[in-house]
Amino acid sequence: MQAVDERLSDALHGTGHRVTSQRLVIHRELRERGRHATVEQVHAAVAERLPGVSLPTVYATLELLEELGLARRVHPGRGPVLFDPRTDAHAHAVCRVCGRVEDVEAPAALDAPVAAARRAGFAETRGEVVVTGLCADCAPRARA
Amino acid sequence: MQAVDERLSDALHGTGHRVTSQRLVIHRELRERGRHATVEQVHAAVAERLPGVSLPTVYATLELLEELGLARRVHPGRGPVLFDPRTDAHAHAVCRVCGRVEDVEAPAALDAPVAAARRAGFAETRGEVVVTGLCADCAPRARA
DNA sequence: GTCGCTGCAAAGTATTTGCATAGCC
DNA sequence: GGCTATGCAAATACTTTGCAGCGAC
Repeated sequence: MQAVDERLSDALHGTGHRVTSQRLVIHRELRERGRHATVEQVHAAVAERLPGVSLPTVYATLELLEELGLARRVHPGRGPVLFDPRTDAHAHAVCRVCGRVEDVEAPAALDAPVAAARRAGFAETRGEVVVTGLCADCAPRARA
Repeated sequence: MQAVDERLSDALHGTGHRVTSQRLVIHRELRERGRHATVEQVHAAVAERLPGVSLPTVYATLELLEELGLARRVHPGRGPVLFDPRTDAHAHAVCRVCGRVEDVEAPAALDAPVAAARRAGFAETRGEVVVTGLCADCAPRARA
C-alpha cells in the first residue's frame, strides 16, 4: 500500500470511519491530480478504476476528506463546487464568463476575518478567498 | 426623488441603461435593508410595493447593480446567493449547518490575491472572503 | 453479527433562458 | 418608433435525500 493510502486509512481509523475501496480510490485520484477538481471530474476518473461508483458517494467522500483535513472545498460561485487536494493557503481566481478556475499563489491574510468570525460565535472555521473576474480569453469578447 | 434613486438613475444613464420602476424599487429595497439579502427576500419585499415583479427581473437587476458598483454579490457556498448593499471591504461568516450568514467586520487583505489574479490575466477583478464554520446555535448540536 | 457505506432513483432548490409584450428614451 | 427591459413559463444544472443491500470490522 502506498503512503497516500496509508494516510487516509490512518485518518479514517482515527475518526471511527471505515476504510473502503471507494474512499481509497477517490482520495488517490484527487491527490494524483494535485489540483482542484469538480465532483463530476473525480467521478468520471474514478469510474475507470472502480466501475459503478455513484455520484452521491463521490460527493459524500469528498466531503469526508474535507472533514479529515485532506482536501478543501472551493466555491467558485459560478459552476459546480470544487475540491482541492492542496490544503495550504492559496486563493482561486474564477472567470465569471466561462467559469475557468485558476490557483492564485498569493497567501491571503485570512487571520483577521477568521478571528472575527470566532468572536462572533463561529467554531471550526475555515477561510476561503475567491477572486472573480474576466479571464484572458473572455475579457476581449466582453467588451463587444 | 430621493438621493438614493438619483444615484441609481445617474449610474443607469451614464452606462446607457434605462431607468425603470423595477430597478428603482429593487435598488431602494436593498439600500433600506442595508444588509445582504437573498434574491428571494428582495423579490418578496419588492412585490409589496410593485406587485407583479418577476424573479428573473430581480436576478437581472441585482446583477446589474453589481456591475454598476452599487452592490456586491456574495456566494455563501451553502444556500442561495446574496446581494449586499455594502461595498466596503468586509467578510462574511457562513454556518455550514443552518446557512446563517453574518457580516464580519474584519477588512481582509485582498490586495495580494487580486493583484496575483491580474497578473494571471484576469480583468475586472473583485475579491471575496467567506469564512465557513458552525454558528453558536449549531455548534453544540454538531457534537452529538 | 452489527452498523456504516454504497448504489439507485428520485426529489428539491437555485438559477437561467426563450419569447412575446410593454414601456423608456 | 426603436430597442431595451420585463413577465411568464419552462428548462437546466447541481446537490441532496431515502431506502435496501453489501461489506468492513
